Amino acid sequence: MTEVRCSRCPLRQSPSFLENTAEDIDVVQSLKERELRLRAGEMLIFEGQTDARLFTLRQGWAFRFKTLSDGRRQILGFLLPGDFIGVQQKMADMAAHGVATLTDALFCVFRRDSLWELHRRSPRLGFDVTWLTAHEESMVDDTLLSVGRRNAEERIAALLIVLFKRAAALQEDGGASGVPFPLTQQHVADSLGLSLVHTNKTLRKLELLGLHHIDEGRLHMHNGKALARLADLFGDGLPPRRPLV
Amino acid sequence: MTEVRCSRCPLRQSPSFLENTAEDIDVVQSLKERELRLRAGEMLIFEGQTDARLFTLRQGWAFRFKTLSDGRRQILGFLLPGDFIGVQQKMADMAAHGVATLTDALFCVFRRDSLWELHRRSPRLGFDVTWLTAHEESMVDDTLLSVGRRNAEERIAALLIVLFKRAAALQEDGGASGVPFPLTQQHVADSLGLSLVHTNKTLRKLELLGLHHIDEGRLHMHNGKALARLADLFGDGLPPRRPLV
DNA sequence: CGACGTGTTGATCTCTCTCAATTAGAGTGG
DNA sequence: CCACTCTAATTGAGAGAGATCAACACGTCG
Repeated sequence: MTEVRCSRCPLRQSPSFLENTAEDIDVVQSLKERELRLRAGEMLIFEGQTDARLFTLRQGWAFRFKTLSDGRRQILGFLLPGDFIGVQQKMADMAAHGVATLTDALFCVFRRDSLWELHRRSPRLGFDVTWLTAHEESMVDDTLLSVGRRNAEERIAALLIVLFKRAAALQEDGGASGVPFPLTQQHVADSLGLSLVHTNKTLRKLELLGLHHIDEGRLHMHNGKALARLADLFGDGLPPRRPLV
Repeated sequence: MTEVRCSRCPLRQSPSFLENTAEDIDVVQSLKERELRLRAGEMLIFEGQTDARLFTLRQGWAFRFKTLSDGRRQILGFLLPGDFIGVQQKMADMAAHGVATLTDALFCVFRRDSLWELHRRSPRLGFDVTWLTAHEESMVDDTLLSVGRRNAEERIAALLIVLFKRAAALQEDGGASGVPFPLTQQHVADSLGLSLVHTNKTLRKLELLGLHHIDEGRLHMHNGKALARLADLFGDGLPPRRPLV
C-alpha cells in the first residue's frame, strides 16, 4: 500500500476544499512523516498522552473526547475527512483530550515540530491553521450552546443537521442518497450530555415524526426544515475550508 | 487620556506573559488602530455583526455568548486581561457569538486585516495566535465536559476553581487576598447550563460547606482542595487519566 | 450455541426547573 | 428625608425532563 503524495491528495479534489499553491503543498509534504491506518474503535490519542503528534484525517470518522475519573465521557466533537487533529495537544505537552476512531480510518502523521515549521515556512499555511483552529472552536461553541441550553429533542435535531451537512459536503450528490452515520446511540448521548436511554427515545420520536431516518449506518434527511426549526438553527452553508493537506 | 504604546503595555509586565522581541512588538503596534473603553454591561460585539474587528482585552472582564431566538443564553467563556478577541469572527464574516463586558473595560482595537498581517510579518506572532486560539478552544472543551457530564455541584466547583486560578495568575499575591469576581449568579447559571435558582442554591450549599466565599465582588478560596476533588479536577497540570475502558 | 454489542421499551426516581414571594441595597425624584 | 423602582440574592414548593433500573430483541462472532 503505497503512500499518497500531498500533491495528489484525494482530499483536495473535494469541492469543499480550496486550492493551495504548489510551494505550500511542498511544505506540507516535507513535514509529513507517514500514514497511519486504524480500525474502527481504536485510539489515536490517549488522554494525558505526552508524545502525541499532529494528524490529518484522510478517510473515515473519528471523535475527540474527555472523561471524568469515574468514567463519564463527553464527546467534544466529531472528525471527518480533511479535519486537522492535535493542535491543542501540541501546545501543552500533554493531550487534553483523547481521539478515537468511529470507523476504519486513515491518517497522515506529521512531524512533531510541524506546527511551528508550517508557520515559519508558509505564513499562508500558518494562517490556515489558525483558521482551522478557530473554526474547530466555533463548532465546540455550537455544541456547548446545545448542551447548555437546548432540550433533548433540540439537541438531537441540531446534531443531526450539523453532521448531515458536514458529511453531505464531502460527497458528490450532496447527501441526496443519505450520508454515512457511523455513530452508535451511545456516541450521540455522550456528545449531547444525555443518557443512552433518553437518547434512544428521543431519536425514535423524531424518526416517527418523519424528520429523519437512520438505517444501516446511514442518515437520511426527510425533513431538514423541520429539524432546523426545532433546533432553532438557520442558514446553511458551511464556510469553504482550506485543507492543510 | 493618552494611549499606551505596545512597547510599554502594562500587560507585558505581568509574570504570566512571555517576552516578545522588539520587532514583534513593532508589528503589533503598527496594527493597533486605537483603544476603546466600555462600561460594565456593554456590548463589544453583537451576535451576527458583520464588521467586528480584532481586540485585546487590556483591563476588566468580559464574556462570549450565544443566544437562541427565544432568549435562552449560553455563555461560552469568560475573558480576562490579556485575552484575545475575535479570531472566530474574522474567519467567517459574521460574528458567531457576542461579546459583552462584565466590568468597565479597556480594549485595544486592531485593524481588520491584522490577523493575516500578523502571520505575514511575524511567523512567531502568527504561531502565538494559533496557540492562543487552541488554548481558548481547550477552555471551551473543559466547559463542555462540565455542562455535559457534571452535576450542578461539580460544575460550580469546576468553574470557581478555573476562574480563581486564571484571576490569581494576574495578581501579585497569587490570590491570597481573593480575586475579583464580577459575575452575577445569572452569569454563572448561563455559563453552566443551569437555572438561576438552582445556581443560587448550589452556590449557597458550597459556601455553607466552607469551600469558598463570595463577597463584595471578590472570590475567596477556603478549601480549593475540596473543590478540586468535587469537580474531579487535578492539580495545576493536566489530569492523570486512565485510558478509555 | 452462548456471549456480546446495539437498539428498544416500560417503570420508577431524582435532580433540576419553574413559579412565587421576600429581603436587601442602590439609584431617582419629589 | 422618604416613597418608589430596579437589580441581585435568597428560599420554599410543586412539576417535569431526563436519569436510572430492568428486560428483551436481534445480529454477529468465536
